Amino acid sequence: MFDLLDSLDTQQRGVALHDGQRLRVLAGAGTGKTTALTGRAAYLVTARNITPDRILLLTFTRRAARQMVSRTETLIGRVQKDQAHSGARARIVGGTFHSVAHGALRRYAAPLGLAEGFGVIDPSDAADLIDVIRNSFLQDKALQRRLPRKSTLLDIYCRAVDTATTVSEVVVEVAPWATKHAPAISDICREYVRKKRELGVLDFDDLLLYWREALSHPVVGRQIASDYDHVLVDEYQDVNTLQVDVLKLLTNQGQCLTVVGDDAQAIYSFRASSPDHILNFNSDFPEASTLALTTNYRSTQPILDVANALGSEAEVGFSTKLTVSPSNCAPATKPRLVRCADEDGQSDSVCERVLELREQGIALREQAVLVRAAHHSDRLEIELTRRGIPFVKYGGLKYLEAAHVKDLLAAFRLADNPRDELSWFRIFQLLSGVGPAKARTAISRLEIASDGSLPPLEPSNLPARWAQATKDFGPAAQSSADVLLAAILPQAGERLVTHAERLRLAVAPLIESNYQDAAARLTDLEALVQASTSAARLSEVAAEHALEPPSGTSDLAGPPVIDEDYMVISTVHSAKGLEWDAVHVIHAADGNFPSDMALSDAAGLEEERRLFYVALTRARRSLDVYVPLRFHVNRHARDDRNVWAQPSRFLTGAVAPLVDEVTHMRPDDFGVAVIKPIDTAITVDAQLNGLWQ
DNA sequence: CACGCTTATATTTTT
DNA sequence: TATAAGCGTG
Repeated sequence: MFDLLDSLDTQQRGVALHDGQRLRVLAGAGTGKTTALTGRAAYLVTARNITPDRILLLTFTRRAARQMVSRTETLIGRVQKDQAHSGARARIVGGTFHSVAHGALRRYAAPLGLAEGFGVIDPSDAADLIDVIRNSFLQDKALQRRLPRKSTLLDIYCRAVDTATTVSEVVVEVAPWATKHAPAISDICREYVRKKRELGVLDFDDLLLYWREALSHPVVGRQIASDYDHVLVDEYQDVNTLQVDVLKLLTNQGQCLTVVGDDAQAIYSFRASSPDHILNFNSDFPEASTLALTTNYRSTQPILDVANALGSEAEVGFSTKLTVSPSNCAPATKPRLVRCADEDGQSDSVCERVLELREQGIALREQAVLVRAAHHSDRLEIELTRRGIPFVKYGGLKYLEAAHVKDLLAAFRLADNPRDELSWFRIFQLLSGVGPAKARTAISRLEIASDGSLPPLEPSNLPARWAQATKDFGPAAQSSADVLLAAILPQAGERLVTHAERLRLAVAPLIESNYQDAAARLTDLEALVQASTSAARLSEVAAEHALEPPSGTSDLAGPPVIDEDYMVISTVHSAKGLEWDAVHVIHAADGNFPSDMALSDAAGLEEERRLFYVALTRARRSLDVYVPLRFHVNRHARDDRNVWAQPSRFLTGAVAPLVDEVTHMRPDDFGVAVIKPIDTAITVDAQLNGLWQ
């Protein structure tokens, strides 16, 4: 007979059984945070008779959400099987803040004054929209040189919104060289917001802003919040003020709130997150209880020693030291600090070590290379490919990968919302002989921003404006435009999948004529049509897809087949919450890790430290930190310029006795190899740092 | 005006 | 590498 509580340790059981309205759990790395949280959810359902769908589980990534929901349901299933429980099983509601916000906004669109078919734009769409505005500004004033590029502009906008800071302040921080353009940038932001409203689309930030607004609504807010009795939040150290507001509103009628997190792993300040929210939980949620999880089940003692040593040098936080689980019987070897001559030496060294560990029985699947920035693994990837070591890479921003997917999704959005000018702009340019200029005139003739002489654009009056809008297109483009129009217009009584399929058929020929590798792309489109079987609207399919972050890419070694053994390369950010038997942290050199981008203030350095801590604590039994003594200045090195590297400032004297130092040198590297960096350099750096304000 | 070509240039982290 | 901007051709 399965006893849920028996599967938890004393501390975790305390979390599961806790009987107060507000609970904060401070859970160190590897202490079974997920176990405790899913244990609590399962306990609430099976012992307290809470209906599963009245429990809301909030996370920051889809992966975490899926994992939590499925683990909870497995637990519930095991308990209920023993209790001979019968009947249909309700589901736990779980998702990222953004996807749950999206769901709520769809459900309550009408009372919130949102168009039913509102679109959701992902950051690349948002950047495109900003680019349109940016271009119009470039025309207006010839003096606009060095206006930030679209992605920087979007960055500035998001930062201002997330931190509730004025644009001019953000510009000084993010793009100091463009300070003189701050007023223009403010105008661009204002125009961006106006444009989004006009087009009937929301960006990622809007989802949260609107959700908060919806929850503040005296009637609607109450109703949304009353859907849940318990709200459980994972990775609470990553919330920002906006998300705290949302949680307050979700639980201000007596609903229970449980948050779990570790201030030592707060690594998202660039998204306006702050560990202060978990540290000062009681000021947001008075009379909260606090429990701590301190037994680490993941790593061996020597690995925890290094992590603790790193933490003990932090200016703030890291209040709890991790203690190793007495049940951990993995062989405890010291982590290695591997000095390599340069980046290629580092790649060699990693490859050899990976294979060596595999010989010792640690499969590739159980090994990961962690990097501070996605491009840090570029050279390693080449070497892995050369040696035929398969891998997948997670993290790094790769949106453009699936242009064809975005094309069909644009058509999906238009079917629900013909005011979505951004989608028209995309779709029109697929037609032969239609570029930005013709697309723009066609859009202007659709009279989306109706001046009052025409009714607002909607599917019913689209055909009437079509011929006029597309009259500048060539004959071929005109006829494919007509095909598109027919596909976009809904047919009475038709199933959603049928409509999706009609759109796919209309878009497919355009994909074929616009991309070389059309065959592979076309199968992706079929998958999208399938995705619409379970949806309520096409714009919802598009939105869900936008919210699904681009996961891994593995183009170099070829896509690993299921069950095949492959290694993982991941950014530290994307690795959070994961663990491997063997972890390789590369580029542990000052400037790379910690990143020199983050060193302008003390808070930045502290966050880099936490990031390093996250990296180290992913390892179960083998940890290797690599320090190349030289690395290239330019990422896409045309030249061979490289600089001498200081080992990461986190590898201090306190760490040294806790690691085995290894020097990995090829014969021709001798001479440069054995120069051991001296501490004065660190002091000098610190002195100089005062200058970079 | 579209489109293909060349050149300069700037690169963290992600929902 | 990938983006932006500029140029020449059709």
